[in-house]
Amino acid sequence: MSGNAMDPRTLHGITKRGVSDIIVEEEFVRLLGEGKPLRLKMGFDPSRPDLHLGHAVGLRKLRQLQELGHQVILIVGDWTAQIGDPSGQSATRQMLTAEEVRANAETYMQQLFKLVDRDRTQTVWQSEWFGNFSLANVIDLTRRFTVAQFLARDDFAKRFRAQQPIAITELLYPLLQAYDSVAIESDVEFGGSDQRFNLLVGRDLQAMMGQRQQQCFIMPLLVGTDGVQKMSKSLDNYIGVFEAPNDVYGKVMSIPDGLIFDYFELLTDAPDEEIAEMRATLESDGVNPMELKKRLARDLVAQLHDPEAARRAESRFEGTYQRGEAPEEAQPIPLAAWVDRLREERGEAPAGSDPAAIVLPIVPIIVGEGLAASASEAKRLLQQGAVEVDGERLTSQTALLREGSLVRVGRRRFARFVGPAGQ
RNA sequence: GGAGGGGUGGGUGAGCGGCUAAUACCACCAGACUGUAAAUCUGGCGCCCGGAAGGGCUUCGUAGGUUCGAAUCCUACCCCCUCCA
Repeated sequence: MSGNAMDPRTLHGITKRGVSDIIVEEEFVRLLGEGKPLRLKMGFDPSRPDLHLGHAVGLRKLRQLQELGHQVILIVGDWTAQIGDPSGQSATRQMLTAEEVRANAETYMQQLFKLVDRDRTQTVWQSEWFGNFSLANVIDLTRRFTVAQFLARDDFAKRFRAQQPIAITELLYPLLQAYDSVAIESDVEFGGSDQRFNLLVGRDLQAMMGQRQQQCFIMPLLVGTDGVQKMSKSLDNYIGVFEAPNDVYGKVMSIPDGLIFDYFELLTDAPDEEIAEMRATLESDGVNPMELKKRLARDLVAQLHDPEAARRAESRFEGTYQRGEAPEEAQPIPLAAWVDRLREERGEAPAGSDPAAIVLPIVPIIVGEGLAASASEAKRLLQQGAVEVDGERLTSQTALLREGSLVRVGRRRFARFVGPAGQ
């Protein structure tokens, strides 16, 4: 019996929108229909505590299911973190101390609960089962799969073909992840399309160990702000869940147009019909894509923060970037402290006719305040006309500064001098 | 255990005694154009001193050596890959 049939619209939203594949979909739908709380498995790599929108795709799915009464089991991967997910190209990882893991877990959860429901989330640690694992257990695990099976996995195959090293421990990674499914008796495991193999191993292993097989819920990978590669922290094309409203807003505005609808589909609740409508309007040149991005940016900031923050971020964006006004918030630079410091270090005693203003070398200040990585870079930027003071492009290495002077380096770094010149 | 190939700047990858801070491509940064989009064009892309011209220092797996001079030659060591066993 199909139980209390789900609202078809809700069901459609769960199984169709932003989904790459569900293995096995009919099974999954049937389980949902049974109305019993399902155990939704999600892993967390404690060496990477920061979440970005790429993670949000899956987390939003979990949230939807939580709203239907299902339970998220969050696994802190304190063992797999030591191996490092071979999905990346990175080599062997550094071991983390228990302290670091705990600290990272805290950061992680702080970000996590922006997107999933804390009350329907249970946290367990891999060490709860792997802590007592013996060599016999490991052998038992490894014996169940073959090298050929693992080499079938795309990234292993690629590396093997390219004659790149694959550590034997890396082969262990999918096994441990799979065993997690057994340990927690997972009903459904979620992952991006690069996780397909790992999810399927879990499914297989459960069957081998006499459990009901988990369903694998596979989602498309979110493309990062560069418009090419999947969003990831190491590629620096990410929008972090932890980022300030202005940063989230700005980063969303900088994504390539081609990504707009992917983002709407994967990251917002905007109804399918509305998305289709936006698409149509855009194709008929009825709207500047920028306007759609603004809506997207507002939506995302509101999700990660709140609607008020979204409004503020938008007006800041419009002011600073679209109308070229000075941003109201900018990194403060203590003017008097720099005057003293420069005088001490190089005996500069610049004088001016205006007692409130002072001429100072700008390069050490830019570097010292972290607006450029080195003096060489600062000079380069200066030469390229990338440094402005109070709206004037700086052509020399000295600048006339006063309290309230605004320095802009490149397109997005702003700082403002505070305090008196302290003559 | 044996044989061979290889380790160069964020990535790919040239160079194989001086013309090499090191070709090219990608990524990245800045400027122009814009919608903080894309594409395009221009410039840049080790560090330090200098307003500049220019100068200095440190880089080509690690440590030594040969040479007026080494990423390039020699020695030892470390690491990776392939094939054979």
